[in-house]
Amino acid sequence: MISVTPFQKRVYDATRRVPKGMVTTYAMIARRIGCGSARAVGQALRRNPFAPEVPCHRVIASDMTIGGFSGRTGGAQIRRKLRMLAAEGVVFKGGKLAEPSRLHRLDK
DNA sequence: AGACCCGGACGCG
DNA sequence: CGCGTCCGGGTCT
Repeated sequence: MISVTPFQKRVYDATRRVPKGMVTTYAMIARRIGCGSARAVGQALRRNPFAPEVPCHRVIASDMTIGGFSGRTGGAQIRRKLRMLAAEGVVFKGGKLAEPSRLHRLDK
């Protein structure tokens, strides 16, 4: 089994830069690392060998939706994700981010 | 080589 | 505004 790939390393690095109380989108990370596919990012986050080190729960969809978590697009996992974000001050409303200002721009 | 993935954009209804 | 479809990049089997 292969360990962390260079691509994932970039994803984790970008994700780790997201400060508490803020969130990022897959597309943003993808763009930051020079990737045209947010899916690859989500996939990398899904594996996430660095659980507490890489806050994958701080990564949401570009539509400001909660996105997915642990390989699911809905369920208890998502609820947990929302709760973690809420604990950091990030609130979701109507299944979407209440305040877009919480978006952290890794890109430039 | 083929299938699978936590998305994104586009087009249509 | 909501749903359906295709695309793209990467990893895993």
